[in-house]
Amino acid sequence: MTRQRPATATERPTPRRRQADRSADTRRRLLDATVICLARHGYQGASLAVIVAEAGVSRGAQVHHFGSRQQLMLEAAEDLFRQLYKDLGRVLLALPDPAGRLRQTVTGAWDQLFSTERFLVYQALLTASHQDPEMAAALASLLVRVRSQYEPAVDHYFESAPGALVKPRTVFVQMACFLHGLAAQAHLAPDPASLRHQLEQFALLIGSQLRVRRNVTTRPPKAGA
Amino acid sequence: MTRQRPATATERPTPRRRQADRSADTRRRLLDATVICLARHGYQGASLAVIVAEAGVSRGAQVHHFGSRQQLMLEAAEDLFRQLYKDLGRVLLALPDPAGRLRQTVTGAWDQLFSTERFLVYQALLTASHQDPEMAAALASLLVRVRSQYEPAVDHYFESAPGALVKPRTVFVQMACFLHGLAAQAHLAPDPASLRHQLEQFALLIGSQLRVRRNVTTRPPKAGA
DNA sequence: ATTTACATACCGACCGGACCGTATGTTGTA
DNA sequence: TACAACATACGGTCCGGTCGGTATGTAAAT
Repeated sequence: MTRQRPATATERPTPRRRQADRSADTRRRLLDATVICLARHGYQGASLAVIVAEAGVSRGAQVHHFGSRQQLMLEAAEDLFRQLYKDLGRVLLALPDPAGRLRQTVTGAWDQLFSTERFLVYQALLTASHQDPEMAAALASLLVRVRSQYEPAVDHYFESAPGALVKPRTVFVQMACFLHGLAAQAHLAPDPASLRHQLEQFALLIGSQLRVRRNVTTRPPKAGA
Repeated sequence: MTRQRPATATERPTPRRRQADRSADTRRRLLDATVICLARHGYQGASLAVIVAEAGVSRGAQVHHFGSRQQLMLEAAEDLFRQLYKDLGRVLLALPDPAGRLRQTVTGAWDQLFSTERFLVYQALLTASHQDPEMAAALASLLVRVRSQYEPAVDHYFESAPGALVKPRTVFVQMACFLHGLAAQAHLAPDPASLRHQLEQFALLIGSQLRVRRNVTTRPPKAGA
């Protein structure tokens, strides 16, 4: 439909970018900057002024692409979860050796997800959602999508231990809650080593309820996005 | 406005009660209002204007007693934990029948602590502490005091199950993290029944690691305040 | 291929409001 | 009177939304 416009160096010192490219680039800058500023300054601290400064664009660009601050935040949340899908997929697809798979799943989830900057952002949005029903609804729907992604993988990799009282899926929900609680207060603990210890102890705890499926070396089924 | 003061018959030669009472009352109103507003509007939303309105006092009273907003928040945090001591004590001293003691400890901690308004306040202060080192230090020191209160009670009531891999104290830290994580996202879950289910499942999970001490009917040792 | 008309992308100044801290005035207690 | 407790007014700052204006890209008409 739209014809390519190759510009020679003599004709165009700066190759003319198509509008769609400019637009996408600016949107990306703003979304990335928003996530960065949320992690750095929290929800209220991430004012439009500091966001556009971080993004290197003007206020006008922001209002053009996102209208209101809330809109920007909502789309940043969506973008955050999009990145989170990828990280979560990495953890689930890591496929470590069956012996320490459980322990490595716990520590992997911690290292790749809960100890990251992204969790700080999620936490900031989560607390903001207490005063913002729209944000709450957005996060809730994003959460169920995440859940539907990792639950098949859980069934794929793990099964109940003999005599177990809790189903693997439930155990993983408990793990998520545990990691969340741990991460939420991690910055208050002066001792990073005790965190590691807690992780390993928790792996032992849930190890009583589930075990790694023996002969699974294939990747888990991919949930539709 | 409702300030009736029946003069006691014992009028001391140093009856400076009146003045001190007024002062203490105003302080209390402000601290209570601060906690209420933190729960209702979050950290940023709890502006001095709405706090003094809730307390029914003037801006001047606030500045007289607490000076800055940060000071008020710090003292409110301390006051919050003082109330939390009492609630925590109630949970620990509930002394339910040994059969379901574990389950009731979990659900009790949820009902009395993590599902309450007070947890919301704690969460608000916790996120604020990311941008406020002074608040972080205050919360950290308050947390170790809480920890030192409940840990003796844990040793008093519970012991390791045979073949357990995780110590009771560690299990309780894990429980706190789990409950924290559960509470943090509770407002996004549309289903309150599944929360109850999660609690009971978690009680089963940690039940594999610890058991109730048989013949304990005395109260736990009281940690020094 | 120009020209023309329109749409998109972007800019920055301005405004009303909210906020906190301070400074000053007033009331009640000792 | 002297001082603590409390009330009110002011000032400077920051924030988010609005808005007029400009530049650039795109597509239709000529």
